[in-house]
Order: sequence, then C-alpha cells, then structure tokens
Amino acid sequence: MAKKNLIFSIYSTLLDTYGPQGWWPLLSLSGTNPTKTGSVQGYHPEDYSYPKNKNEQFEICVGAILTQNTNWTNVEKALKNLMEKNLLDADKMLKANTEILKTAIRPAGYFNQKIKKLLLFAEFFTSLNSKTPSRKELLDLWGIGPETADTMLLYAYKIPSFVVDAYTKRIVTHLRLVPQKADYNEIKHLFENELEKDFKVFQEFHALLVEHAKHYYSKKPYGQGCFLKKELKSL
DNA sequence: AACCAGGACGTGA
DNA sequence: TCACGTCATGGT
Repeated sequence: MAKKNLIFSIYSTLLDTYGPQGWWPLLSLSGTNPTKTGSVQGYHPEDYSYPKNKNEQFEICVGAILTQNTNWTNVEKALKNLMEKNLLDADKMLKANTEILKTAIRPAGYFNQKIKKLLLFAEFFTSLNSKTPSRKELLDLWGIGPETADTMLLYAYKIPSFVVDAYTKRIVTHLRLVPQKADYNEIKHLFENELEKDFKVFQEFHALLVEHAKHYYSKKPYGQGCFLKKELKSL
C-alpha cells in the first residue's frame, strides 16, 4: 500500500481489522443485528444509503443527543420507547405530553436536560423544511455542542464533518499525534486535513475509532495491546 | 460497590 | 480562557 499519510494508514488498518461498521445504528436495523457491542458485524455495512427518509434522519439526530455521555444500549432503550409510542417524529414529539416524553427517554439518563434539548431541536428540525442545517446553526442551539453537531451533519446529512469524541481524543493523545491539551478543533483538523472529504470515509473512520477504543481504550491503563502503536513505529 | 458511558452547560477565578 | 461541578440511568 502506498503511504499516503499516517492518518490514512491508521484508517486502513482499522478497516482491515474490524471491517466496515455501517453506522449510524438505526432501530429498524437493530432487529437483524441486535445491540452490537463487540466487533461483530456493522449495522448496514457498505450501504451508505441511510437515512432513507426524514424520520430516520430525525432518529439519528435524536440518538446523537441522547447518547451524550451515555452508553448506547441505554439510548436504544429510550429510542425504542419513543418508537413504540409513535413519538420518533419531530411534529408528533412537539405535540406530545412532556411527562410522557420524559418517561420514554428516562433510560438514557439526564432526562430533564435531554427533553429540553430534544424539543428545541425538534422545533429547529421542522423549521428547516428538509433543508440541511449549517454547523453554526446547530451549534447555536442550546444543548448541541461540537460533537453532537458533527455527528448530525455526518450521519444524518452525509456532510464530511469529522466527529471527535472522548475515545478519539484518548486514542490520538495516547499515540502522541496531538498534545494532551489539544482541543476539539485541533483534533478535528488533524483528521480533516489529511483525508479526502468523503462522508463515507468519515463515517467509517469515526465508527472504527469507537470500536477500537472499546477494545483497547476503555479501561486503564489505556492502549494496552493497541496494535496502532507498533504500526506507527514501523512507518 | 465504585466507576463510567459515543457531552454540554453554568459558574467562578 | 479554563478548570470544575452538575446532570441520571444502567451495566460491569
């Protein structure tokens, strides 16, 4: 393989190791592939046609908010509750009783904060009339920070905006690709500057980093057995 | 039984 | 700017 750059070779290695992840996870697909937590098979590997409709797009955005500092299995429970009550729809959510909404999303934690975030976003989402929001518009919403905004842009709107989460930061600082104190944008640019702006690559890369982190960067000491460290030396 | 999970916000220095 | 507390449930 021609050495394009360090970042790309990491992507290559992760993809070879874990395979395409097929993110974002959608409820309609978790039936065939229930609650993926290990390196099993992706949700819709090598199929980049999602979201297929406006409700799936909304579902991704809701999931992005609910998963803030929260385990995905808990988010899935909340999403299922919303789906069962037929509330995974922006208009219906806006008309719904707030207490019922809170009860539905309770498993995802922080339900008092998150219900505000969801309603504010739902209102914004309907006001878009199917337009694609800008990153700034998303960031201006209360409850949507850089990671959530980038997650929505990348997975709900297929815009190549790299997502930096706690795992990503943990990995790149451990590998000494950025200083410990590197902020969100510094890490985001590290990836964006060295990759072609292809939403499919960005989608896979972020999902692969999460998968990799679950194997080697979830318990201390971080990075034990991480094969990326060996690879970096050999370059 | 502590610890933390695919963060964001408010506050005080 | 920046470090720190707060928000909440459920699995290990």
